[in-house]
Amino acid sequence: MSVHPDLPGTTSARALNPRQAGILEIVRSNGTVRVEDLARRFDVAVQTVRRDLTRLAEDGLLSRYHGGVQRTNSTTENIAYRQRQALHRDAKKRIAKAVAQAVPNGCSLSLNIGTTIEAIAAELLQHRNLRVITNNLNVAATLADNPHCEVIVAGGVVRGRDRAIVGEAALNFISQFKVDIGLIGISSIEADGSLRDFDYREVSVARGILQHSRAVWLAADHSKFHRSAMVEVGCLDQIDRLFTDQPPPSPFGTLLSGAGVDCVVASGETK
Amino acid sequence: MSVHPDLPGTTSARALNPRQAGILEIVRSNGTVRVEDLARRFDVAVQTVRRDLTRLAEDGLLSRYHGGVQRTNSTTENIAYRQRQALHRDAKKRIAKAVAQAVPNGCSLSLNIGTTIEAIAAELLQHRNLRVITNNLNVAATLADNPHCEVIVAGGVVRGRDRAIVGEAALNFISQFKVDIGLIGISSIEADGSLRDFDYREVSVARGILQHSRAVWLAADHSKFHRSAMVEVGCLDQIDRLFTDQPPPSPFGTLLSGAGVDCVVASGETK
DNA sequence: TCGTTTTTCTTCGAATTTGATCGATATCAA
DNA sequence: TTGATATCGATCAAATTCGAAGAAAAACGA
Repeated sequence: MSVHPDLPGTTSARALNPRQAGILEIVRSNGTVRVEDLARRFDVAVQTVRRDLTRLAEDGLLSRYHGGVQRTNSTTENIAYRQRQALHRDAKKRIAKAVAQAVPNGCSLSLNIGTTIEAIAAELLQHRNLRVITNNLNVAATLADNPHCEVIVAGGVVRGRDRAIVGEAALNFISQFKVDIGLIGISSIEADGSLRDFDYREVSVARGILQHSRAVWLAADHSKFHRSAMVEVGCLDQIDRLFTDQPPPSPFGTLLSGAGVDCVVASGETK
Repeated sequence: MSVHPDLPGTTSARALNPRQAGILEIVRSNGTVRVEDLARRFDVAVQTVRRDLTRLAEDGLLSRYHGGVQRTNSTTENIAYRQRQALHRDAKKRIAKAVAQAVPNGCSLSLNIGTTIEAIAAELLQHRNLRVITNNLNVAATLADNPHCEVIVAGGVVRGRDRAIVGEAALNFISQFKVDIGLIGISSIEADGSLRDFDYREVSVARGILQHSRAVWLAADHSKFHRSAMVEVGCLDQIDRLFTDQPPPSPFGTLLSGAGVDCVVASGETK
């Protein structure tokens, strides 16, 4: 089913040649090396080293930067996630403020994963008497700072990349509750009205939220329209409100009204 | 199939080069740095440093002010920050190092709450093939950064004060597993050999760990001896090893040996 | 030995990084 | 408020690095 990237030393379909193994060794011990140094060290052309590096980087065994390569550490993965946090930050903040304004005090919520959802959690810190269920450790940590908010976190395996809890245990946990508002983020909204995500394990959690919420709100910035992802979460019919930052491009305007979705556009400057 | 610019995996964002990583390092440890200092330190033009800072700030990794940059306090950073406070105490760090040294690669662990336990989690970042079950969001967030570690977090209500998950749901969740080593922190060890804590909800989780571990290790600095707390967790008989920072005061020495507890004292200098 | 496949080297245009200059903006003291 | 000083971002040219394509070399099997 899933193919694990092989551990160094174990043989696999595509084995590393001695030079590539040596490069890995050097990078692991040194932390960073320049391409030119590697070429001198192994007495080959820079281009040859480059080819090795391209392959090693594709396999995720090291990461490159202009001029050299670097050990892949967990922080690079983490940083990649933070970079995504920074992407369309203003848009996300505007959306988050709009959502927070629409959430009344004293209600129960489900929040799933995604950077937009995390931004929403930060905007809910001033609300009172909320009850929040989430499978996102960042959301839980943020809202734990709100003393007027009961935070319930789903149990299960933690995905290191974004600190989400995915898998069957999380789904079972969430299914125990029925909340007033289910707030979900999504990776893609396609022109046929389908909502999609990349990780099927997370999708099952999102589906659970769809089923166990009296109302479902979708938070998605403009970049999500017309993107494509693999796994289907549901379709626009199941959504009650959509919060976004720009008027949806064609054909989503008619699609949304046809599905009875109340579309909230949080545009303009929030300063 | 069209490739979109910001799909995960096709991000044009490259890894940080060593200088940028170094800048981050300095900012993280110092708190604030001036642009000019950075330029001198890395022996490049101020403009070059500025470019790096622009990018790092765009990625949300630090924030700028006129003349320099400073650490950001994002939500994820918040978790790490609180942990740093815990790490700061020498005794806990010594204990944590001793525990980490005793934990073999490839085993399964249960960790409960407490700042000492959080310090231990930080020391386990270099271990490989661990499987960790915890009811502490800080522990989960820390160990999620270790790609060779599967983190399983218990579900339930989050206690805002220390981001622990307490209550029946957490207990039920933990009871599903049987681990090699149960690592628990404790509030008090009394002269009659009883282990006690303050919050009965947390106590039930600790009891669950006691029951579902093949070996139980207790981590407690010297301040825990002779303190008193209300709720009984268990007694020294159930403990296999005790990690502490000073030789236990009387009468605990005889009490421990009588209960068959292997006592590890991590005193003096760690280096 | 020959033909095929894989690996390596060379060349060249494109992309990235770097340092310098310059006008705009922010900070601070008077 | 004004003016002196420092910092900032934008822009440009030089240097470096990158990837692609094709030729040369080496490894391989029959």
